[in-house]
Amino acid sequence: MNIGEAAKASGVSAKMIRYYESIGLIPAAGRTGSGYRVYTTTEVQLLRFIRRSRNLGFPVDRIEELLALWRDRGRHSADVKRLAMEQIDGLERKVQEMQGMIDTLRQLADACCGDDRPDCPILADLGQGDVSVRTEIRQRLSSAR
Amino acid sequence: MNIGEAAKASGVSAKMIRYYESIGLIPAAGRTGSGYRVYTTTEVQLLRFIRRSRNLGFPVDRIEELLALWRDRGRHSADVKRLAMEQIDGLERKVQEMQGMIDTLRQLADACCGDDRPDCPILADLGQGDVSVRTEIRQRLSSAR
DNA sequence: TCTTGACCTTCCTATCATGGGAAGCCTTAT
DNA sequence: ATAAGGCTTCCCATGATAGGAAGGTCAAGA
Repeated sequence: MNIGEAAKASGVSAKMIRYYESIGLIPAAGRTGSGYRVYTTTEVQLLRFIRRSRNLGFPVDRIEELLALWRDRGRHSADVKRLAMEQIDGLERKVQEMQGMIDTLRQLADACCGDDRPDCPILADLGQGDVSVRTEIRQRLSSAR
Repeated sequence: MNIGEAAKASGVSAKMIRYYESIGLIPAAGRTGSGYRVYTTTEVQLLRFIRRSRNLGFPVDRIEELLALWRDRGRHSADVKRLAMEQIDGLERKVQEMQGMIDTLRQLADACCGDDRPDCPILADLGQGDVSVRTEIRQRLSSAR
């Protein structure tokens, strides 16, 4: 199997396969006499493992750890689970951060009538003093009550 | 005000101020005779606007549009609102994507007992065939019912 | 056998926003 | 005068991915 076929079979682009090889995530593939990379089904399976891990948001250095555990028959499933839980935590932190942005933006957008007049609480908010956007909104909301 | 003071006053690092200048997001600052950048309170306000927009996740090219509207006294607030709504949409798409990862990971982690034995449904799932992780889980769940 | 098109190779570039660091100049306080 | 600390520019790195150029290779059809 050459790199294009391995790419199709694994769902990892040829570019990325070469990249993973260059950073040592996967071992260097065999070569034909003319220099083409050659892949076996075992290596395609490895690539699929990587693709799936990437789909779950694992960064490459975590995938390295996952692979080490995958290959280790004496692994403790606790170690795998820990990696998964850490990944969940990291994703949740990012989600919360973005959710905060969304909440703020929604409040600002709700306050903006969105017509052809120039008055806009969104710009007013972005353009003003020291207070952070979110604190500012909290203050405005509580003083409105 | 030199760049360090402007950085403290705006919450934007000196590095980033120079960067924003280099990409044309902000006009080139004035200079002292010896070449130091000089900032006025107006420019610090501009930097604050940028910092706040960044805190809401706007990419630099969107901030350029926001700034153009900020400066335009004849703007339509609808245009500002549209930018905000697009930003909300983009953030929500990312949140949903990550939420999908979290859901999958949680199901896998729940199925892993996390002890010192090597058997691990997480690795089993990552290491297996063609089916996508999420489809796979859906199938496993429905066949378990 | 020759040609052609599709594939492979390496190497360079870019993304996006940010930080680190080096070498050298400037300013300010002692 | 000297030392510390801030400023300048320039280069490099991040993380994962894609684009592209220049050149070699393979396979199918004329």
